[in-house]
Amino acid sequence: MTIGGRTSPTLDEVAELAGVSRATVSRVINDSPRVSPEAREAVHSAVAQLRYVPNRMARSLVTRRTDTIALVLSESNSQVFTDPFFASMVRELSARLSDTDRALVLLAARDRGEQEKVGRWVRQGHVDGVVLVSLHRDDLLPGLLRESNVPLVLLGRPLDGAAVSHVDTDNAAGAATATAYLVAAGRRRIATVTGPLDMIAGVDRYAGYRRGLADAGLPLREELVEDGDFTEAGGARAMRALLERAPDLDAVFVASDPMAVGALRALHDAGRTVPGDVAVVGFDDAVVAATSDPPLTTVAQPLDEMTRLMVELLLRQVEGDADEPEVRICDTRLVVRASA
Amino acid sequence: MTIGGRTSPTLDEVAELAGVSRATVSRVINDSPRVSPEAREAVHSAVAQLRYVPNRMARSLVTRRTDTIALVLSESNSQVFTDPFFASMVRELSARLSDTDRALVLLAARDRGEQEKVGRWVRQGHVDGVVLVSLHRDDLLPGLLRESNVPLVLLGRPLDGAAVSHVDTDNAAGAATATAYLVAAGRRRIATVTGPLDMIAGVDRYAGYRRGLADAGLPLREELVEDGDFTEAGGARAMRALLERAPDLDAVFVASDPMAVGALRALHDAGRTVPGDVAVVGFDDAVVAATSDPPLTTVAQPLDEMTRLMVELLLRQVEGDADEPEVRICDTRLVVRASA
DNA sequence: CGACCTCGTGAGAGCGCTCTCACACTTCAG
DNA sequence: CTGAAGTGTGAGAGCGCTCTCACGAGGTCG
Repeated sequence: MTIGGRTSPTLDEVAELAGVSRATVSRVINDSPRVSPEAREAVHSAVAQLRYVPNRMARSLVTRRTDTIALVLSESNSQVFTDPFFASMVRELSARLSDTDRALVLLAARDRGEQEKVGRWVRQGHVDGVVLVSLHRDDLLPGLLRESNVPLVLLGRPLDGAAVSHVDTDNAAGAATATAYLVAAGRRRIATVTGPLDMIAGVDRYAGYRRGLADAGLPLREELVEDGDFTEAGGARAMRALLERAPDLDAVFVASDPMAVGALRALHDAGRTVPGDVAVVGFDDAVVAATSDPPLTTVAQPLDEMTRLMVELLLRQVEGDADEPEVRICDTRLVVRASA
Repeated sequence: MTIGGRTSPTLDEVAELAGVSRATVSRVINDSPRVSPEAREAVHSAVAQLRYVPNRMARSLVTRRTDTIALVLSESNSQVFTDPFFASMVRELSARLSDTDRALVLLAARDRGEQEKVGRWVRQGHVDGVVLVSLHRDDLLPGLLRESNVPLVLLGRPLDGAAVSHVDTDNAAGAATATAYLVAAGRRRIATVTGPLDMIAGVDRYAGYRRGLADAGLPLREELVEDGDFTEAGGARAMRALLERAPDLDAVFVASDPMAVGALRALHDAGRTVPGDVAVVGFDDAVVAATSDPPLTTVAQPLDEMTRLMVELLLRQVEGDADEPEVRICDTRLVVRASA
């Protein structure tokens, strides 16, 4: 194989140098047990001498595996990158897959054109499986990938209720718990900054907020609901809108920590104290939640466990042990700090 | 080819259905000119009917190309993702490569173990070329990739001065200009928050700051220099340290916009007005620079042009037209807003 | 002591594609 | 009318690897 003008060695060359057959070299490379110590040794030194690296394409052509997994971000907003939740997930995913000697690659699909392109790329057989995150209602990718029969796991349940393996948190329960906590603290004019309502996490957390109000016998007030976009700037903007429309609010459930940080800033700028005037609860338990001023009370989701489960479900499909789509729902936990 | 239990069609099956030879199908797939319209039509409909997708591994095995390019982030700090500079670059890179029908994948190499793993993955032939960004002094990757002869372009000149194609801005000149601007505005106690000094951008911007001071005949004062890490939190921390150590500073050159935003916050918290008490200049002209309070005066680098150049240099190597390593240095531009 | 294993090895087919080459057929200049 | 040039097509080799199968050498057992 030629890269940059130099030719890389092949199995045959290694075999010749080691004085064995191609099959034996292949056995050594793949750690097959039945090889004599002498042959193994000869091959290893030939490999080292030639700086031999197996050609992945040739190998994959016969094994039908690439040992690489794709994490696909279906997000028009390049701000996803900015979300610490996402950064942590990448780290954890990558570590988990390393344990199985598989590589992780990230693909971003910003618009329909890129989604189709990514779909094609995946169908061509570049990867053994796909983890799909940050899904919006009109995403093409779940459909494209499902019909291409590539092993697939979603983060968050599919908006259309399709039968696909996925891992999710009980967002609604978490949001309801957060709202109940605010009620129990004596708050009565509880506002919310929602996530994007074309994403399942946005929808479910908003539903949980409503359930929390209903459970407490409180009415849902339109002026206390403002849509956000999961970014800090969006959270600040939404908070300002809420303050303008309902200056007497005494609490706010914010559907993500970055937005909650923005809300904190907007409240501070408006001269409100937290939690004195307004109690704030966030969602995610991002790193920033512990360092904000005041530290955020927030709904934590077990990100590491979720990542572990995604890898588990995906690898089961990759290994061929998967029969039916599987679903795992994780519990949330309210982390009480100073903001509420 | 089997994915998830179903078998995907091969070229031969398409050929049989279309009533032509495998070679003709291949010609149609690859847009070769000499195919009769009838044959072309027959193949197209067979492809559509079988939902045929070429097997990338088989194709790559013979063509020696994968039509995918990797962007490798060599960064232990998962905060890189958070940097808007990086997000913009990904978007632009992806768009540029789309024009040439190549896919972009991202790989993160957080520690030496992952760097070696990425190096191996690349050497195995998964990609046609690599763009390497966010380089630190002790990174293994430049060395690993260079000796594997894979087409390679760095963002930022190599710290060890090795002969590798790269694209960079004239960081030192930009920083010197910023410093001169502060001097011209009558500032005399000009501090700096540097970038990480094991990264070339950190080193060069710091050098530019020193040159700016020297050109104005101002001394370099140790208490006016604090290291940062290119993050907002790091910028705030550094600014607080500077204020404590040198309460009488009247300006600060901050080596990145996210850090400058953090510095702005620290200054605000310390009761200093900007630019009244302290003038602030950032670097990058990130989106946030225009929306911060006050909007940031900052050194802009032509990110889109740099990305375009990286793609150009890389593709030239991929196409085999590259002889020697090539270098492109872009000019910076001072964008004056309200903070200085 | 022949039948039967086990073990290490090599020969060779084949994964799905591209691409060179040869061939049949047409077109056209001389 | 002949030779050269051009056009569409198919046969077949080969990319670098894995993996099945056959085989010979040595060991075990009835």
